[in-house]
Amino acid sequence: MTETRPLRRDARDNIAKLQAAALEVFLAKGLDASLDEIARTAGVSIGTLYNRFGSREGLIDAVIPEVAGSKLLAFGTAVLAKTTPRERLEEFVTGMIDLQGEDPALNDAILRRYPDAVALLGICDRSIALGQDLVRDAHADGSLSPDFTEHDLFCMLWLAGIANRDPHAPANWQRVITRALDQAWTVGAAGQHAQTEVRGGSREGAEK
Amino acid sequence: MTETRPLRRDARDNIAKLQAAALEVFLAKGLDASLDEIARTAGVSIGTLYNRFGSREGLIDAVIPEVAGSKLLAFGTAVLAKTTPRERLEEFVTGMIDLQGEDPALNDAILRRYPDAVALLGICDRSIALGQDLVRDAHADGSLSPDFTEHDLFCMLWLAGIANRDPHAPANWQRVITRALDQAWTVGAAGQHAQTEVRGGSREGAEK
DNA sequence: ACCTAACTTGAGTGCACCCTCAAGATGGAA
DNA sequence: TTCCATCTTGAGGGTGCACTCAAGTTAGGT
Repeated sequence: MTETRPLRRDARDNIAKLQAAALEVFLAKGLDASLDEIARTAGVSIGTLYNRFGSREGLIDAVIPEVAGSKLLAFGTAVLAKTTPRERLEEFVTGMIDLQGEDPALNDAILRRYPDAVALLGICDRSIALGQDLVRDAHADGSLSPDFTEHDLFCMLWLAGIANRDPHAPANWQRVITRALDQAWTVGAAGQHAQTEVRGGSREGAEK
Repeated sequence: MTETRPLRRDARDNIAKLQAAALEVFLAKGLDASLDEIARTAGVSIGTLYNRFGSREGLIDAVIPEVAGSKLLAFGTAVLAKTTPRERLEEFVTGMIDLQGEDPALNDAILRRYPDAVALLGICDRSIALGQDLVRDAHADGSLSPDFTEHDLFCMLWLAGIANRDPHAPANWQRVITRALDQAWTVGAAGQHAQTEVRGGSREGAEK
């Protein structure tokens, strides 16, 4: 506990400006956006950014966990509102893929690109843990084949993550990933649910 | 047709040294390897590399199409040796994923990262076209669901490509992709073939 | 042995990013 | 109003890549 005297007004203002700018730029371009650009957007020098946040990770942790956390919390309750384990898991997968597609910052968080942003990491872990609970529920329930593992779920989200990061992604790559889940249900005629529900951003393609 | 006088001996030697070095480095690190490193490996200055090949794409096209072409040709005949459309397509998918995993240069080629390397592009296109023929055959045959499209196959290879490029890939992400094919066969109890056959390089994981 | 067109060289330019720190500006207590 | 601890600034140093071009070297014809 070090004695922390209050910040000067200009310092607090600059922190606020930097946080606003960081939020805007990170959400638009992902967590590896240029810090110079963030400082410029905030109307503050790059030196001030480092004075206040120390590093990129510091800035990330000061800004992203809150928005990502509330998004993921709302998402979690929506998922749990579904009635069957299968519906919940399907909703989780398609929903996460959509969220990652809409939000490059969340996407980078799930890819663990900045492992020193510990606050953010914790939040992502909680969300992934929720998904893995759903896998276990679906196993217990008998609806999900045991050879679809919790790790497989992680791989699906990771694949979606790296796919989102490529500006030349072909259209509708999401189908490949969601099909992998469709394949794993024990009942026949695997769900059209997941396949058709991907609402996300699909970029135009480098397709032929 | 410009009158092309023979090259001087030192020039020809340097071309050979550069090609050998480029092959080595490209195969090890992918087509975006540092050109300085290639020149250094060849024992030649970076200026000479540019004198002789003009650009990265020029060097790629002078070196990769031959090896990639013969690999893919052999692969193609191996695939066609399988008896059923289903076996052929499964072999194609798992085999391509393996090849891409072993060979970063081929992987980059399939991702079309250097669209100006026209010779290489042509070769990759032929291979992808083979896969798409196999999809059509499996459709005609009735064994593959019509909602698995040729484009879906392209997406599978593309996903494998970007996954291969990430040094922090989790273990066994390949299963997610091959499962997407398993899902699409019209007969029940979808193939253990594809799932268990991925022989490739699976890196250790960022898994927990 | 000489000569020159062909060739090689590598320091240099440019770019984009990260991060630092000496010098200057300013909030706010006294 | 004074004054200094706090804060901001932005040029500058470092990295790592692509690409160029004036100056120097050499193959190989005569």
